[in-house]
Amino acid sequence: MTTKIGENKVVTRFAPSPTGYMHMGSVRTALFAYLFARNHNGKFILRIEDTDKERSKKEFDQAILDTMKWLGLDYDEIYRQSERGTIYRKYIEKLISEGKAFVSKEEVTEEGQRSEVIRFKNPNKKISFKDLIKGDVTFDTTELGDFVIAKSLDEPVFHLAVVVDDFEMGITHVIRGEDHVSNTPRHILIFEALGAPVPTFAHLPLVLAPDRTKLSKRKHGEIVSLEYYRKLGYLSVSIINFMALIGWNPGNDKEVFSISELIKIFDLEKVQKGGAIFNTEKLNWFNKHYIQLLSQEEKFLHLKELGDIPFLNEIGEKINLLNLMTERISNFSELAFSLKSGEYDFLFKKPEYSMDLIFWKGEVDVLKTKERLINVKTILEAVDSNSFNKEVIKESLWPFAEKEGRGSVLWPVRVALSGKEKSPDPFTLSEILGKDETLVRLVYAINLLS
RNA sequence: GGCCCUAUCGUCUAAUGGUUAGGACACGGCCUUUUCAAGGCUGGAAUCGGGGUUCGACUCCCCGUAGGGUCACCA
Repeated sequence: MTTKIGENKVVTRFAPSPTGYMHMGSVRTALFAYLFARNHNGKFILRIEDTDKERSKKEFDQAILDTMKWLGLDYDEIYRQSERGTIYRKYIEKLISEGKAFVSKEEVTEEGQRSEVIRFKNPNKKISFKDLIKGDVTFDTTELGDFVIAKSLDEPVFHLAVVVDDFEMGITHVIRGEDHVSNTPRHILIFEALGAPVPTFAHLPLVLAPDRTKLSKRKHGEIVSLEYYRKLGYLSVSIINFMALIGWNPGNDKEVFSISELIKIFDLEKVQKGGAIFNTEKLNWFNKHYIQLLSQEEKFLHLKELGDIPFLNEIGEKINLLNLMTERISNFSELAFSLKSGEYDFLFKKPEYSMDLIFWKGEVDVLKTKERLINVKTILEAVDSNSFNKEVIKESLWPFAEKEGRGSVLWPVRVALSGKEKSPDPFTLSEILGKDETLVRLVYAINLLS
């Protein structure tokens, strides 16, 4: 499926409707349409389908734009169906004048229902198409009846607007969710009535919730929207990499991909036929991986974005704290949470702890422990403040720790510095705290034992 | 219910007639380690069922079964 010289340029589109925040399913659809277009050196169009005036909202329109930008899915053209009324009207009139559509008088049974709509004159035939993912699909369109294509000359319905736009915009490949397969015969009928070339279809398997049903806001809540993960401090690169692997694979064991690598190797033929569950565990793994690749400055920016973080200024001044703090997080909100719950308070202020914690494995020997801490203090005092880093600190403390028993020496030191049962190692802590503060905390612990 | 689609470890998936059915996430164990992690090694874990076709089926065909999608004057 490579683009040959002289072959028409590939044109794809992503066509969301601005009726809510962007859905993970839409993200995946957008990504695949984008990757396909870029892989073929083609054009990628963003088309906002806002013909439903009741449900379309400007804020969601903006949210779509923001999301596309955040994800890095750049488009070549953008259209809004609400601005294309005259175009649709032209085609509706054409269909009516050719007898392919007609104004239909309706019996009004519900509120808001029109007494007059425009229906497509269904030729009632079998429609077959070759779907790039599903293969050959055949439908009998008889059961569709003369379906509605517009509420009035100026109010086209989805089916008409989509087909007119795909035609006018020269879309060569319609890449969309599987929930649209059953709409496809309708669309093909309209393409034919218009005398327009029928594009190639590729219906993507659905992105499923853990209960194996289509992701839906009503049923599954906020976990369906990209916004949720973005606010949690996930990186766009993680989302892209993770979503690319839902329903698609490169055909080998490689799993970590940048977007430009994806563009190079993306192929619709490797798209899965069945739906796939959106599993956050793997997203966490990807995000952890990508966080490790960030510089401390970048990490700081991500943390800052979450807003209202304790000690943000202090962290900004001692940016090297970030590598330590991001060692085990899957997303930045986990770090924000740790910070808020005081897990890292000891880095910024004197720790408070009960004396019992300082004894190694129940080795409750006040005199011994005190003596060891005094020794440690003496050793550290001798270390030059200019080379007070963890390597040097470890080197100078190690012989004593070996002699006395590592745990017996290092555990009390670590507690004296952190006041915590769990924390980074004492060498790292000393370096971060600096020589002066390290000594102050050791003295505090020594006095506690007096 | 009609129509359409799908079916490999718990999850994402590889293997397009011949593999001890591979990888990743998650999980277990071991090692390392002053703690918690990380890291290294390692283990368990799958072809929905039944018929065919074939020397040989995860792979092709049929029938079941299960799951999903869709049946708007929403997109």
